[in-house]
Amino acid sequence: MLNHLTFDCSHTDQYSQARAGVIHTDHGVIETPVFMPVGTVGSVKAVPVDVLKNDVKARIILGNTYHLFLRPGLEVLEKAGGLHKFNSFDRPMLTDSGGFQVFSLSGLRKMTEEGVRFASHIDGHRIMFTPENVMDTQRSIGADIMMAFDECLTANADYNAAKLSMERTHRWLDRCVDQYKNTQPKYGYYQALFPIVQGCVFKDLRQRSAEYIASKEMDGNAIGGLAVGEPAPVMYEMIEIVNQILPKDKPRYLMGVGTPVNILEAIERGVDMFDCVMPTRNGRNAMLFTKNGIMNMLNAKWTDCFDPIEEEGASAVDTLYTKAYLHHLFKSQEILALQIASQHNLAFYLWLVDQARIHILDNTFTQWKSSMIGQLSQRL
RNA sequence: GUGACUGUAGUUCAGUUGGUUAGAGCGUCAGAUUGUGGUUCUGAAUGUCGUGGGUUCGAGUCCCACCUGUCACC
Repeated sequence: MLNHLTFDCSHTDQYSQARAGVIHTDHGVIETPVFMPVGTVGSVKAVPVDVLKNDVKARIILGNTYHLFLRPGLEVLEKAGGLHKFNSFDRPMLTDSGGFQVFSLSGLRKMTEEGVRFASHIDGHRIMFTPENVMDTQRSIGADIMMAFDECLTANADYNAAKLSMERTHRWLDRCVDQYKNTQPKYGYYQALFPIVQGCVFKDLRQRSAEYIASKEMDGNAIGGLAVGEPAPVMYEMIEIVNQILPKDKPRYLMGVGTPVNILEAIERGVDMFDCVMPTRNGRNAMLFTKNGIMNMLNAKWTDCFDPIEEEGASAVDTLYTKAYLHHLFKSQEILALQIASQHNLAFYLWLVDQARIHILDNTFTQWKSSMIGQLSQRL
């Protein structure tokens, strides 16, 4: 068992802040930059674990504390021996703390200094989340990387609200760290804790938050509260400000981002880890990401296009099926459509970050990135 | 053959005592989606109101004929 999660930043790009590295966990290594598929309730929607490992080549996936706490619940997860045993994904796993649900389920919760009281979105029963019990819950789920319990605001919050919220996130972080240090891993492998930078779109708040988060000297650091409505250039600016402060020798995780272009821009600014529902959720809504641009498989123009989904794509489904067939499956609302689209999109995202890694190691990242960005946003 | 009922968007149907530019759901065609509900949201296109006459300032609506479909009865 490791006594720390470690990060070897093996190479930094000559012309930008982009880095290629390796994160070591007790469930294996994670080469970075990395994209982490989101598996909220312990399942990456519509993608079986063997496909996730062998075709998508997922190196680490996410689970969600709030959702897993409600279902199946901690008793089942502990009896199973943790989420890895429960869902048979034996590679590293990260859990989001439920902080984002404070934001996304804003109609169903009430916040106090103590924590957040939720009404379960399943049956309405009341549950209290505190920094302390969120740490305990993530221990029980068995995450290799646990996230601090934070508060995420929308981009249109005013300065004062953002400041108060950030300060509360910092106080909650202190409580998270205390609880973390006073508890032990549940299943015989090391569990890291990543704190989260907040501060909305205000430079000085972002700086203060990054300094505070860095001072906790945890194994890795996260940037939260972005891609919540602000323009992309503002997000990039916040990333630059924060990454000047967050330590270079630890992984940096940009939470909830994003589009393929967002990810390349953030890699260039020194981010190592990403997660986003976009490849899976938009995939289920017929949107496919490819290296040549975006496709809406519901568009009538695919009706009789018998070309492969993507020439030289990253997934086996890309040449196994045609665009016309996938279009038909979406029109017919067949479950297979969701599986194919999710598998394709995730394989593409993992291919993209892998290419980024290769080009960083080659010192050709910046030129490769600018040529990719032109293609990625095209609409096919 | 006789009688009753019926006919409005691709479809299922609203449409007030006759009153501005005939509407809705679904479907179709597009767009959005960033620490996940297969959700949700936004926009657009589409009508010989079965056909032809009549009454009226004005008809999807009232009257007549014909056509169509369904049902019932000889």
